[in-house]
Amino acid sequence: MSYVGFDKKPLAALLREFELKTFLTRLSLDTLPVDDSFGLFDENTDQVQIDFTDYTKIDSFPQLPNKDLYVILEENNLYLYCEKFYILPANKEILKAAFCNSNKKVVLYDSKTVALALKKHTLELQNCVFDIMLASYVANPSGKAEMSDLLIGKDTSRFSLSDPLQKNFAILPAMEAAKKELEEKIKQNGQESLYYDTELPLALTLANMEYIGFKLDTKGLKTFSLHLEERLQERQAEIYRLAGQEFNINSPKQLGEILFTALALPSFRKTKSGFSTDAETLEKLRPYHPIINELLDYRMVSKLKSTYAEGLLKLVDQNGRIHTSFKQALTQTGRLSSTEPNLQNIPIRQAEGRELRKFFIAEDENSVLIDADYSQIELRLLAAISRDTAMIETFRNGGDIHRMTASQVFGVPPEDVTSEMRKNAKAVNFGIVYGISDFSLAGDIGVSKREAADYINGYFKKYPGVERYLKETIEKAKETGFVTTIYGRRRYIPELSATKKQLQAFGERVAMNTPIQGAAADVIKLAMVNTEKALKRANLSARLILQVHDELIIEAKKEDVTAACAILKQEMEHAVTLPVPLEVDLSFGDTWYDAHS
DNA sequence: GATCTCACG
DNA sequence: ACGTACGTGAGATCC
Repeated sequence: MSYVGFDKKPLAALLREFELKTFLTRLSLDTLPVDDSFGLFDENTDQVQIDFTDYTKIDSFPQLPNKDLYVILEENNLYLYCEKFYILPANKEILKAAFCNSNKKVVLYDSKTVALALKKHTLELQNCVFDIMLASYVANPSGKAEMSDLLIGKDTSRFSLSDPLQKNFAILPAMEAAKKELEEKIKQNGQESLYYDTELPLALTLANMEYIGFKLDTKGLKTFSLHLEERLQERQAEIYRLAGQEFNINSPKQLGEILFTALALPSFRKTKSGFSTDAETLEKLRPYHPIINELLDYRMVSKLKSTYAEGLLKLVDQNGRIHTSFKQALTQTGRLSSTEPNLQNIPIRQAEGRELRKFFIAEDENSVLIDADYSQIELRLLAAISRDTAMIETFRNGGDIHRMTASQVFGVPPEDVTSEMRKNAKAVNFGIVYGISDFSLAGDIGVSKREAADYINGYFKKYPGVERYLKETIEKAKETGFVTTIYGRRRYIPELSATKKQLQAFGERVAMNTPIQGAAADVIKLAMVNTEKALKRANLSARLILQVHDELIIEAKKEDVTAACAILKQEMEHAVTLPVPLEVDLSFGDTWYDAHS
């Protein structure tokens, strides 16, 4: 077993470097020279030079757990430890021997980053059997899971932690200890399947997705951006005219002054530092002044331009593709997060923003995008987890859940449900998933607290299993201090034992929401791993390129569309077996806009 | 760095 | 009486 520790940035630097350098290719791990000292490879002389000056203090490195291979990556060097220390320049052969040899299992901290770095040099991570970062996350998602944390509580007196190399060596035995501890914890928690069958393989799937990226129509997006700029200028001029002065529209402070002091519009809400000027507030002010329309439009266009048009264009690579970075050990619920760019919040709800999706395109004219999203996965999971018979029946019968809920709560036949009734029922369904309270529901659908409470009571009367489940979940969470999904994901909720009532209430909502949101995350993650496996086995060109919580996107050659669609739907709908069916809506097209139903 | 705003599921 | 819907990330402003 090998242990590999490193910091991300140095790794990136390392891998950039080694493409430019002359490599040490004649050495393989099996033929490394054995020596009593540290060797520094000199590419000019093609010799390993001995340098005793810096690291002689840790020459007799004491507590390495076994005599196997250790690898440390730092700055421009790859440090190998094989009974003795060697400091060698980065080298593809060495990396290959270290990471692509299935006989030599390695333990990593952040395997996705290693896999991605290797991919950039046409190598595939093949021998990772344990990822300490992911193990720590599965055991407890609230930890920051920094590699340096591994050193906490460890005897590091022999090392100078300000020295990157010594710090890395100090981390090796700490990794060994952490692995042992986490292995045990995962076993005790009943999280072995979640960890070994889902999270660990998912890291490699995510590395592939990040590596492939999503093709953008950069030319079209630039044109779009110019149009937005024109529109922004028009709105700005009109806003200045209506305000009677120029000011910074992007400053909530200045805007508040204009609206509520200069124009003396009524103010309904305040923030910590002044007037509230968010869209909800402005919406109420619409009847009072024509400037409001302009402001709302300005805000929307400004968002589209700076966050999306410009934000995305900054990040396209030479091939016109953007590569998001998925964070697999961040959220408290088990979801992924997506950054630089965030591809999980590309506009869709409003027509103007949705246009952006026309610039997310397939590789070429012989390719298409396939988009598949789960229909109501959270409510289906709620039905399954709570075992509520009425809700299970609704889903088994394939009905419209919001309509059925409205029908049952308001006591009318499904065909007599009005759009208002359905809307309110939908809000209640959301409320249940988020951790319901009459106050919040009242605010959301604009009824009195009492009426909201009536809706909730009606809901629980029709779905008594749900009420019982939510109650029991909170109770158990208060006893144990945590909640779990049916697949073993766990979240500790210290807020439940807080003295402040507000914090406690938050803890209760979290206790209600996390098993549902988390189970949905578990399901789609497993579906991703299985989909990738199935696509590979079928030898298709299709490849996963994006996940948006309940949605997966594949890019495929046109000739493979039918087969890829079938695999995607099959793997998503049957990733798990539940008392309710999981349904997936699937469509494809040349752009993300077209591929979304 | 905190705050506000707004994009998504 | 109190007063928050759950989970995220990014850009702009301002201290």
